Amino acid sequence: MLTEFETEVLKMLRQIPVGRVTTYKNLACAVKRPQSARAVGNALNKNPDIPKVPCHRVVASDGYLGGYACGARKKTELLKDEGVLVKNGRIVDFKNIIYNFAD
DNA sequence: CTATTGACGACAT
DNA sequence: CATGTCGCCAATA
Repeated sequence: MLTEFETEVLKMLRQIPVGRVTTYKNLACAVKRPQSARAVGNALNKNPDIPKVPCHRVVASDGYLGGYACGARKKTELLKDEGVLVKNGRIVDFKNIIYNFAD
């Protein structure tokens, strides 16, 4: 059973368009918890994963991949498959493909 | 209730 | 740009 916080996070996560990524901080902001970037990451870790929620579209605020339950390498592949290029563990043109819920 | 942990972030050096 | 420290939040032991 998921907590409200997790549910909220996952819900927002589903809004991210293909070919775009968001950050833990940004996502935290989206759930009205600007300081809980860490907690957000924790939530994604427990998340049902795959078909339900594209948790691989969430990266660190620096444009780096951050982590992934199935392995950072897998995350890179998934992103690449959606058109998001990654170079040395870092998102290419990060600022250009980052998705802000505030928009 | 307290302590520990973790897919983080900001800042200082 | 690289490394180290501190702060933050939610879940779990």
